[in-house]
Amino acid sequence: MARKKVDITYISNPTKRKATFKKRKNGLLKKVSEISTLCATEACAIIYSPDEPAKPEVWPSDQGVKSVISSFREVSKLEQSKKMLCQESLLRKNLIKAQEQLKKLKTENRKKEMSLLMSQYFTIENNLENSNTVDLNDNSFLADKNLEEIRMKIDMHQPQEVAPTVEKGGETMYLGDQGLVNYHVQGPETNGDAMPNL
Amino acid sequence: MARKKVDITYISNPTKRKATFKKRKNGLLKKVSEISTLCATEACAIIYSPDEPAKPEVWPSDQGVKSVISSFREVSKLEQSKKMLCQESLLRKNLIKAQEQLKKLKTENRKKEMSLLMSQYFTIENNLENSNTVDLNDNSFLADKNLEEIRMKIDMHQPQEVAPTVEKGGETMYLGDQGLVNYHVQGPETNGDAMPNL
DNA sequence: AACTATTTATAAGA
DNA sequence: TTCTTATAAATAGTT
Repeated sequence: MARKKVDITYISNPTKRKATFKKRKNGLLKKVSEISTLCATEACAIIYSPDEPAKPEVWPSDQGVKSVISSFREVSKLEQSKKMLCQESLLRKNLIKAQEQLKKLKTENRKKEMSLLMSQYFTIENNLENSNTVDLNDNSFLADKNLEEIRMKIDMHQPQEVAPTVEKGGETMYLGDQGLVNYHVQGPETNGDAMPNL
Repeated sequence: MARKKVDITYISNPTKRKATFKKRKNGLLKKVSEISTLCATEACAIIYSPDEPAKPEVWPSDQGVKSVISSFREVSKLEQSKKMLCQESLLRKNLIKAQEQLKKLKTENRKKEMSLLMSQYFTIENNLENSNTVDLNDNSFLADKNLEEIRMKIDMHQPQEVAPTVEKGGETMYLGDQGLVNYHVQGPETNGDAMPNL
């Protein structure tokens, strides 16, 4: 802009371009500084030197730039926070899903264990000495008949030596295909609550 | 810078300040535009109007500014990524901790159930009709004597109707204080593996 | 907002 | 390179 009017197009001559960059960069940063002082307004400039892509020239300072940037980010925060909310609720949903799935799996597993143990018990009690074939369905009536009796017995002489931390109280749960029985052991939600929050 | 040399200090007169801001802001953005074109360099400017704090003037555009900003952030990315790594590894540690804790709790619970069920079994088998007091330690020899027999029986006539998904195969585990027995049910790690990744 | 007297920025040359 | 300087551009005060 002196000696000759230049039109604003890319300077292909590298020497010229470099010189112009240096001069104009300084002028620009000076202008930013001036408007900031004169009008007490936040302003910043970032200029990448073509020769040093890793170190952009900035005004007023790295920290100042960051401050202005963070203010600028506030403006476009709406979209961001929307996206973040989406992500967060997605994570929350996944977490709840996982916890439910886990609870289900634990209940499932417990059912299997119960069924097997009960079938063992009835198998032993009825057939251990006599037979090699057992129809476990035939034992289901025994469950209904005997389990309340068992529960009362267990309540009376709590086996401290074997299961010292098992708590008193009845717990209703499914026992495989044998139907609903009253079973005396801590419920699945004890474990569920014990899972730590992540 | 015309008609009179001005010194660069805050313009207290609001009218004057506003006028100066407008003029210099336009000049500044033009300069940014020019250096970008002339030198093919990334540059941006952000200026907050004192009157409209919510809408900073920018060059080349909101999107362009964001692009330059993101490039700028690359430079100070080291600290950030360090921090993020710290957070991530912390989360990972917490997750592993939680999973271990959960596994422990499940094993613990299984032990309690086993103990109780086994004590029920022995209580019933030995004392149901005769006595109100039981010393369960007296039954421990029965466990060692009978459980292998029980396991074999169960293996022979797998109770499909009652526990259809229980898999074959022995699983060694502790059974309360009664010692090591071979118990036929799927192991705790089946549940552990089934827990979804969060 | 438009004008214009000046200052400032800077392109080309030394 | 940096310095110089002629000239373009920006802009302070005015209208």
